[in-house]
Amino acid sequence: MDQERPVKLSDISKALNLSVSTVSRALNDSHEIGEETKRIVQSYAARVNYRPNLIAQSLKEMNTRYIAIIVPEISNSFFAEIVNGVEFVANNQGYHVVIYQTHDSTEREINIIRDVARRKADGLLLSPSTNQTEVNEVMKSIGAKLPVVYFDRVPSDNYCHKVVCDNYQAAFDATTWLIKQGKRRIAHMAGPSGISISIERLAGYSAALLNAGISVDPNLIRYSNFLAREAWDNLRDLEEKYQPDAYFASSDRLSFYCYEAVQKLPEPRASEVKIVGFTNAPFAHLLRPKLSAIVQPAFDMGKIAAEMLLNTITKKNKDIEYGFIKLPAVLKNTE
Amino acid sequence: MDQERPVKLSDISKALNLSVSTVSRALNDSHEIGEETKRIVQSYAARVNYRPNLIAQSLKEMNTRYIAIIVPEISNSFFAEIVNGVEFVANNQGYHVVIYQTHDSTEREINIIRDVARRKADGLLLSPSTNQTEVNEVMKSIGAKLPVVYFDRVPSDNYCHKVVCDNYQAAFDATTWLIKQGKRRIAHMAGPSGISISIERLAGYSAALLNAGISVDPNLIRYSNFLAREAWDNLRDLEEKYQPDAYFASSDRLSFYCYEAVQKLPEPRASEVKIVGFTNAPFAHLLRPKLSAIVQPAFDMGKIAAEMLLNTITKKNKDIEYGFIKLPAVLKNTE
DNA sequence: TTGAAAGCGCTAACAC
DNA sequence: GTGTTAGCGCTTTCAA
Repeated sequence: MDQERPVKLSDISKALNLSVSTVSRALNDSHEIGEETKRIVQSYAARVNYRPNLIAQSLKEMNTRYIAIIVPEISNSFFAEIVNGVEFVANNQGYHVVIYQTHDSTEREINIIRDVARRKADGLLLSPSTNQTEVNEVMKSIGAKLPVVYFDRVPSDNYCHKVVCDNYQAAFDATTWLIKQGKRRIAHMAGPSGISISIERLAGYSAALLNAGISVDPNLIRYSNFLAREAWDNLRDLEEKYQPDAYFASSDRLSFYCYEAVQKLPEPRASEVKIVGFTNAPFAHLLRPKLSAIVQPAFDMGKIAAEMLLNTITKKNKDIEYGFIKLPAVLKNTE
Repeated sequence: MDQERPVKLSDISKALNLSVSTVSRALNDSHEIGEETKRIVQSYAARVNYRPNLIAQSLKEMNTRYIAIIVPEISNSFFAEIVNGVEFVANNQGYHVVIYQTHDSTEREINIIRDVARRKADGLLLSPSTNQTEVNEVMKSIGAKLPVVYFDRVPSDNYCHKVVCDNYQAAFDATTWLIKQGKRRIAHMAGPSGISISIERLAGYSAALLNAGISVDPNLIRYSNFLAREAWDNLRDLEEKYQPDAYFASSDRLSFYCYEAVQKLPEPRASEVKIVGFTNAPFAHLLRPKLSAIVQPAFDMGKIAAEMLLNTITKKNKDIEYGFIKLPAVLKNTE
């Protein structure tokens, strides 16, 4: 049952009494090879199951024909859809996509970025879970030119490619909708402070409140990093001290934590408190009472990000024009 | 802003007036290099941001230090958890994990397997969405020895490594539980016929019915492949003609389709029909009425699969002992 | 303790 | 139309 050593060009060349280069060219369908020779070589190669060694090819050609995408968590539907969009575009252009996840660990993220660079991926799609300045350091230190497109969580400077959704507008709309439902004490469960999406979503939330003549109460704004405990502590504290009449949650996870916390409250609060949150979970609409959802155009974001990346990979030397694409999100399940 | 050409060993060797081999050895902390030389080389390398080219290294060493995992869909929590288990083990042993998804397309699956082989991944974890005989053909045709461990959906023969959960028992328990709830006309929404998990789950379901003196009605058993339409057609037909009083769903997706279909029925049926299904979705327990869940020990399955794979990678030439691990699943949300 | 050189599998410039 | 050869960046035997 042992599988034999993979056959390589020189095996074929020996067997057929041809030079390695002839075999290589024949297999690559080069025009400088006679039809007859091509036929012989190709059929022999097929017969012995020749498979080019992509490692060797990559070393020679200085490219690998794959791009990497690093996301915090693949099980998050938002990121899963992004990946699907990326694959859709990349595969069409003959690139493979390899997926890495950081689990929101800076250490893992840095490790992975380094690895991607050392393995000579042709490009990288990145949604940094990490402190932005740190990512910058890493990107500088990888000692190689690695085209990057950021998505979702993006750096603030303009010297990079970015794809995001309109977080400000989405947050504004969501909060405004809650206000129209008669809510006044709207809590905001925010993600980690300091990253782009948190800042923009908070801004949209605040603007909506002010716009409606409601003052922004800092007590109702809670930042949670990636640990469930923080979120739960925040939720418990809010309920004990402030009893918000609505929640605006800034991420998939926070949306569900909120929902679960509220469902555990005694009636009638459990069914009165309204929740709207960012989520792309495909089955969020099955929940009763409803979880209103801000749905991001994740698949399209992935497609666009991949297009930007492949563009910069292809026309390498051209002068770089940094792109910044912002797509609208939509509010759903508002009955 | 252009990043310079990556620095390589020969750059360092020139700058330091040492041979390439000395530099290589110094960086690899070889014992045959003087402490002083090591210090000089290492500090210089750090200063110029030297990063070894893993492509070259892989070509030379004939291994890549990464394993690939191919799953149908990363957004499926079951597979996401498996991946997490795999990463946990692999990273601890210095291996990277790259994730591919097939979207249940045979064509994509074959493409990816071929690519993994050509890129010389050190091993592969595979849950074939594909017809098993076809996978066998592909695995034979890749023309390279590629250690493989199957999980979840596995081949029937015994000449391979496999990790599964006890699908028969889980299906038996779930169906028995429904019977204990007083249900008699229990429909089974099965996955594609012919693959291991479908067969075992159907067997468990049938055994539970017979065990309770209920005959197995083929009209209540419906196979769906991966298209939503099939599932919906099956559900509509079942409701129109047979009005089951319970559903046993064989996959994550089918569980949620069932749930949604039942929720759309007029009361009191909507709240009387009970559903139990395979799902690892973390928020399934938030649904009301309940979706009872058969939860697989996905993280552990991933860990075990990775351990088996890394074992066979490491002790290469040793005689192969094929492993077959079966873990229990648990029934949850049964109030 | 260090250096020279071969070779991993492939491609392509340069001969013929 | 086909062969020779150099070289991608690295590790490692062998020699000094």
